[in-house]
Amino acid sequence: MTISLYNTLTRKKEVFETLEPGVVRLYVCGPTVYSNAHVGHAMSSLVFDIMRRYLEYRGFQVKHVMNYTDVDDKIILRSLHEERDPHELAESYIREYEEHLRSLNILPAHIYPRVSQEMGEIVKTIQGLVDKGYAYPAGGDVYFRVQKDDDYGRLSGRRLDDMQAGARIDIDERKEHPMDFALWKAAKAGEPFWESPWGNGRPGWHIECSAMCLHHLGDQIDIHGGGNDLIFPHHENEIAQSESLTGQLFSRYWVHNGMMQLSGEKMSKSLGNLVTITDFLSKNEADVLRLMVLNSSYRSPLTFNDDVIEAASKGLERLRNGLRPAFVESAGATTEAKEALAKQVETTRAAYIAAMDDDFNSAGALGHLFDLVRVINATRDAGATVAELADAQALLRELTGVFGLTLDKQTGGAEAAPFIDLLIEIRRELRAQKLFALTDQIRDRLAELGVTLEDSKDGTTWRFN
RNA sequence: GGCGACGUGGCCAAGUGGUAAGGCAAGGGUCUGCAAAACCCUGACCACGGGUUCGAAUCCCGUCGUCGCCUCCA
Repeated sequence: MTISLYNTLTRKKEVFETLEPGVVRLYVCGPTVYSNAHVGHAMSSLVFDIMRRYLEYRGFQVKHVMNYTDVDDKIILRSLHEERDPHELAESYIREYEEHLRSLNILPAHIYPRVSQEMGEIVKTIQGLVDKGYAYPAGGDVYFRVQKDDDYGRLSGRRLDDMQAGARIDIDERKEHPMDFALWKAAKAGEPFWESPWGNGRPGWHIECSAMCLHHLGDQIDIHGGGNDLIFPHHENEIAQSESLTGQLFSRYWVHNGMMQLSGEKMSKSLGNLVTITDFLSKNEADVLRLMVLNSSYRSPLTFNDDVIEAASKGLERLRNGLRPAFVESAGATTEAKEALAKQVETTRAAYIAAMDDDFNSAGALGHLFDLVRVINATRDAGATVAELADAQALLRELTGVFGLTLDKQTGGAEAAPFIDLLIEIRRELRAQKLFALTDQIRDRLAELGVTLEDSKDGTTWRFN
């Protein structure tokens, strides 16, 4: 069984083979930290978190690097506007994003490089490109020479000639070609700067990722990821820079997530149509967003609206219901019911893996988990005991865990369970005597304590709420 | 204008040659002291028009529409 994934570079699904057996070098472009992150950023982090978790589930060791761009025009602009130190401003948004990553249950990357802390590497990278003739200094700036790069444009499918026709490119006398892009920008008065062989200044937008990726993961990596709005120019330029420098293929697979759509268009800082992560999490639990992401293809635009949030929220409850214990009174299910469940366990695992192996088809895999839930519930209704549901529920826990969902909201259930069962037992006697005031009191008081009881013809079940 | 993606039941969304997963919503039923949940049943001429094929949602061409990139962007 092999994993396949869609490679933007070739525009088709390819069999996934790593440079080093069993090891995945993964670099994901993180946010530019100049304002509050929104759920679109969260989507991207979730997409790659799900991929990483699955690759690890399939036995790979994943070396995960995500950068923060903390030196940038917008940060400088904003710091001037707010009269704050740019480093301090960036730092505060980085801390906020780190907090979001924890809230969203995203596995920490192994390294979070920042532009401000990698200046030596960045300057070294630029110098290397200048030495090889792929870049040229011009009045304190340094530009990449696109005409020297034979296959410039191959990621985004553009030709230099086409792009010139677009006429949206600034004419800059200092550039040899209009598409040449800045590797180093000379500092203007009042701007933060770093020293370099070309004078004081700061890096251009794209060179940081090349430098940091080469530094932390080596000349060649397996997966380079980010939002599909980064394909051009950011990733195109990263390829140009990195491959011109090393003479080797930079990343084997380029993986891009689709954009979060709010009222029919891309959610983005510049458009102003956004829902911040803080906003979202104040009204919904983190798994709701994760389930929204899981329920569609990572490459497609993700519809964000109240209906979708509601559906994800309900779907999450449904998954949780699958983990409810058997009815306390149950004596055991029929052989047929138990066999049906065992068979479902078998097919679910296989189907889940087959779906996820196919370019991380999480929506398909999720569908199989819902199938499993339905059969678990039916088997519980049929009188299965806790032990008889155990395997199926363990699988449900395992596979939702691979998705990064946290269905068991409260721990400590193990200690409380016998006492709750005892209360249910007593309450059953009270119900038989039709002492409903007392039975309702028990149910209400338990609800206040965080335990929901639910009666059915087959008995009473409970869950933490 | 250039490059690319997409258009599947009320909503979201899998499926990319053999006759349509799943979730939410809706209706009916079972169960039921109440509440809640669960289970069963009900629904798609796969944007439109051509073509290829024994057979297409799935491949090809065209039309319409939506979205992304081409400027900062996850």
